[in-house]
Amino acid sequence: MASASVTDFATSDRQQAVVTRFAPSPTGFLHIGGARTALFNWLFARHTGGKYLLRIEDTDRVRSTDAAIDAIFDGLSWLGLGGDEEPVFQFARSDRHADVAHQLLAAGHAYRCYLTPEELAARRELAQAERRPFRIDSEWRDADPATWPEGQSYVIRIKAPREGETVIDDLVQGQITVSNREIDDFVILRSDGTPTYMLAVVVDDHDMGVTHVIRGDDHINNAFRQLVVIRAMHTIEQAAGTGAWPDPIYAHIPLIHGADGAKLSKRHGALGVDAYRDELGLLPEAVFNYLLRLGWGHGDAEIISREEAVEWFDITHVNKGAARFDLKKLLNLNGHYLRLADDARLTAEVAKRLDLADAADLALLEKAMPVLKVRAADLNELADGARFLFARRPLEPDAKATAILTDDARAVLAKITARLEPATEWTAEVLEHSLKDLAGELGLGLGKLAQPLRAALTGQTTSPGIFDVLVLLGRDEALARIRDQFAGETIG
RNA sequence: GGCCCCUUCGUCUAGCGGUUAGGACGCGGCCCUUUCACGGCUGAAACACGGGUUCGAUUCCCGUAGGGGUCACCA
Repeated sequence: MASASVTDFATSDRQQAVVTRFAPSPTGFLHIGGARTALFNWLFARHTGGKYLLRIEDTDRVRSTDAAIDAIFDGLSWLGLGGDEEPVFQFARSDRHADVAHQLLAAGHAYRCYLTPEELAARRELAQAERRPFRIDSEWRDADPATWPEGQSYVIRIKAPREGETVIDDLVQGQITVSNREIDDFVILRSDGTPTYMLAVVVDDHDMGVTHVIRGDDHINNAFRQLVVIRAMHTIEQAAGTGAWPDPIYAHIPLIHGADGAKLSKRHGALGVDAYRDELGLLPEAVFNYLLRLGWGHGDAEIISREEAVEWFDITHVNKGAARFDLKKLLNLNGHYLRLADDARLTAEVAKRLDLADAADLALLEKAMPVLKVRAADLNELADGARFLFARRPLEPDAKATAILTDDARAVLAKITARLEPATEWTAEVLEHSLKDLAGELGLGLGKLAQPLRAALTGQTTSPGIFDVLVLLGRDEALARIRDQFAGETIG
């Protein structure tokens, strides 16, 4: 950098610096597909040393809610995908959008269209009835501005080219070509003077300096329409010598499909990332890793850290086809990260789920965490597995545990009690020795002792290693739980 | 229906003209083991189909079939 002059920086480096953005509309929670789009934008920016921005597309005033905005920010920050700068709120910029619409109008790249929604609907129906493709073909397109009626409701439509074709060199999809006949004169400013999405995106992307537009491939068709506005504004700016509106570089990433192969949507299996966190009990690093591997791979790598992801990510290697969402694999990945996770962190998560606040309880939970976390795939399972530690005597064994606690088993428990009671040291090693000795003396397998013991101590048939359980519970509690199972009974 | 895109094990993917088509999840078996897990080993499992191009196609091209996306004064 020492050799680069200030001018070099201003004219070349700065112009080439990558700027990406994630632009959700706050009409619902941040779903898994949106999260992945954010992830890919973030990764591309990080990988190239560029910037990653956020923009809330809240121009739909009736459907946008503050709750949704909060949910989106919340979800993004949980995944570590917050923007590099303060987010832009699109609605706050509608004056600017309208200005651009009027510039386009003044320069003859757009026109007032007085067609009513009803007329349009009628034409659309007619076209449908005649089984002919419908294209808006407004007679106002070439009307002399002098003939524009005043005091009548109108929209501003962009004048899309009618000849030729438009080509996009998409980083993911490759070259896509569309005949300009397919692009109609869409509305850029509504009759109430508010901008449409198609206008707003283009203006905001330009003003924010966005160089790379990475979004779902359901936007491919929009790219061609947006390019019409971009090129028209570029022409205007160039003529006036006021600047430039370069075409952004597009990367349309494939959508995520549900298990049935159809687009994941709010009403079709998509959950908010908050549900993945709160209801499914997943860890953000697992979701991050899983989303990364959906549509992209790096050799045989499965477990990929953030740092590796940033280093290896290559947008041009993202697959073109949609990927199906597989919860099983996500869960497996989550189990992996769970076992790696810090005990204190997991303790806090589980405490939340079990409503534990007492210091002694928390200490016990954390002490048990190493043996608890190896057998859980998510936070809910982890919490379930920890529950026995805090159960109140006398325990109520579940059905399977009850089945194990036969009279014979109770007799064994009595013998175990007699053997363990005198123990001076209550450690896993000592306990293991004495129980193995006892098993040998009784001519039984260790399992014959361990399963009844587990049932008595935890009320369940699965738990961490039985000696760990004994130690975790402590001598008094453990012996008391065992006695509870045969107390007051005549043992043969 | 028009337009656009896609197609490797059930699923996610590696492959970028010559491979015994690799890995992961899931599934089966074995080992470890007091249970459940973890871990290790192992097995079954894929290039949609048809034409080209080429000495040679999973890989390049064209069709067919199947799938997806999109066709608003929503974003």
